[in-house]
Amino acid sequence: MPSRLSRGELDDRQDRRDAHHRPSGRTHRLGCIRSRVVPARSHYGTAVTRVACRETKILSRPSRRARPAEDRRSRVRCGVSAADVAALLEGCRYVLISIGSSRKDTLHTVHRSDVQDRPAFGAQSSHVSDAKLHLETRDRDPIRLGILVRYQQYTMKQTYIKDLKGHIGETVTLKGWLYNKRSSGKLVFLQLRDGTGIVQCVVFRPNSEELFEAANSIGQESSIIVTGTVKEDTRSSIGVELDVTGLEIVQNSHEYPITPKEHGTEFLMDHRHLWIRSKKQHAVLKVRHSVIKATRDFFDNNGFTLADTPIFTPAACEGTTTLFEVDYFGDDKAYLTQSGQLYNEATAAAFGKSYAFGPTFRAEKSKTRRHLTEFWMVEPEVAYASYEDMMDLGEGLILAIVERVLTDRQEELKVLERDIAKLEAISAPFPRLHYDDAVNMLREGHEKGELENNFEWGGDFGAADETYLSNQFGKPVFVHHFPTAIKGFYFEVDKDRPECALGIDLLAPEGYGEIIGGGERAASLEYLEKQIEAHNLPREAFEWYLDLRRYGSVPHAGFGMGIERCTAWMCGIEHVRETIPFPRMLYRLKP
RNA sequence: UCCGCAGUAGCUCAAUGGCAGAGCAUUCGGCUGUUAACCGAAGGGUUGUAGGUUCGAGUCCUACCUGCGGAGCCA
Repeated sequence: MPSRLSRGELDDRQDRRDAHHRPSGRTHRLGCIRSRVVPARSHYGTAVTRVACRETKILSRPSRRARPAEDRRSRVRCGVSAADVAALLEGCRYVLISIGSSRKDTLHTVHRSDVQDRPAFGAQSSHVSDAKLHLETRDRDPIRLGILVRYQQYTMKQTYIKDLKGHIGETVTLKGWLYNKRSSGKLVFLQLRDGTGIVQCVVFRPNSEELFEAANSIGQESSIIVTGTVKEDTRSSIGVELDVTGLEIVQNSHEYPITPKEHGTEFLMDHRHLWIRSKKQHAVLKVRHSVIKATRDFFDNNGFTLADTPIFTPAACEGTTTLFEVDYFGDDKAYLTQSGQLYNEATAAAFGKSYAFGPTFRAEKSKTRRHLTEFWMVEPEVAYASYEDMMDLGEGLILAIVERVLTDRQEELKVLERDIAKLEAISAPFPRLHYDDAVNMLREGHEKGELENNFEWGGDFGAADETYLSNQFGKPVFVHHFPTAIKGFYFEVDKDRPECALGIDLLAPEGYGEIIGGGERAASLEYLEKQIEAHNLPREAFEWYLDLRRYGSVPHAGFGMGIERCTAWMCGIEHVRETIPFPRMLYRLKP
């Protein structure tokens, strides 16, 4: 595919860039290059275009055949000679390298160490004509990255729909999929989706008969590349639309299963791989992304070290719940983790404040809107901390998440028709309820006839109880001092009331249930030994855990927060199954 | 595991025990501003499976399968 920029334009851009961005350090990672070369609003693809387009011609005929190194300073693989590289580097300090047909590769395979040991990159497919290079060093300039040469089709002046408002009057090329189509005798309206938004593209018949027919021929979810002029239009929900001047059909799709009409959950879940393209699901997953981002930022910015815990574990964390059993090379059984907590206690003793973030597995046969068999959990653990510290920490985390979602995901919340006032009402401090008081409250609720069940001290809350409690406040509420008998073996107990454990739960409002569970861990070796025996747990499996009490035991505490429940609450949606890209539930393992 | 509900065209759903239907999707035709576009036409069915009752079963009965909701357990 020929470059759409003229040679002169490319040279100009190249020169401008080189004049302003000279190398200064010894090592250059992609991040440095991007920040130097690329204007702030640009996507990496733009950088690729600018850096590499002019080299496209030099390297226009990539080959699968790896050529041998011709000198030690510039080793090249995959169809590019050292002379080509020398020419490429002439007047060009940086080159980016892309590999393969996936944009993900473009992003990640940049540092030399990432690239070096791979076999030659076979990059030829029907729509790719990249060459892959592999550079080590040249002259005194410490160019250490392999770089990417051109990905014309996916990097040429790519504009994203979310940025269109800044391009009014300009001609842009959008790459995406056909979300929906409407047509009349002289007009075709293409709703184009590119992952960042949806924009209406208008094809007017008298402008081009050929274009009109092409536009009329494509089916829902066809992949298309549309060129056109950005026009302000008050009829559009995003304020702009596109007057189409060019249309390239990458793949024409027919009989897309998910129509714009209603569908049932089972059907949609069977087509989950396609369903995530639709507006609402897209919005939910964007909110999930922000929940995760806020969570990670919160811990990273508060001195926590990420120390992930194993997914294969030798034994139950809390013997009671059901585990997925996995054959581990025949002789051994392994179990998929249901919590990283015990390991977090080890990492907290190493880092002071640590957290784990990863998938968790529960083989419970739960069929409710709050359950998945595979879900993601973030679990902080802090040395020298009490259960009260954990309530402070959990409160801070939730506030950070709510704030981030409200700031970054306004559009998505609108799509989801979320009552934003309910999220805006979330503010510190969250009420903190002793279990005794919670029980009293539930019993009062029963007397008033608002709760069917008359709650007895000593039990765990049911879904109705949790909802009732959180409805009394309109914001998340902590409950602490749960009965020791219903909690895990590792909980610290209240010295004055040993029947109460220093556990905390955070109940989300609006019936979303428990989103945080945790507490203070028992610090005494003797107590834990007794507990392990009392809970009928295999002592050998916990020897390493007991070591944490033998060598520098300290009071410490932590909790786990369920990403999906939190996301469901933020989105105001009924069921957690829509808050994860590919849910795993009782009776659902596909797709 | 237990309790309740459902299964009919690709999808969403109708059909007193009496001819198997509609909307969307698909294909074709029409329309200069549609936005779940609209108008016209066509194709599309082993009514979840297996038995039973009946002159006759999508409809009633039994078992099974699948899914949904809830309980328990949990984040």
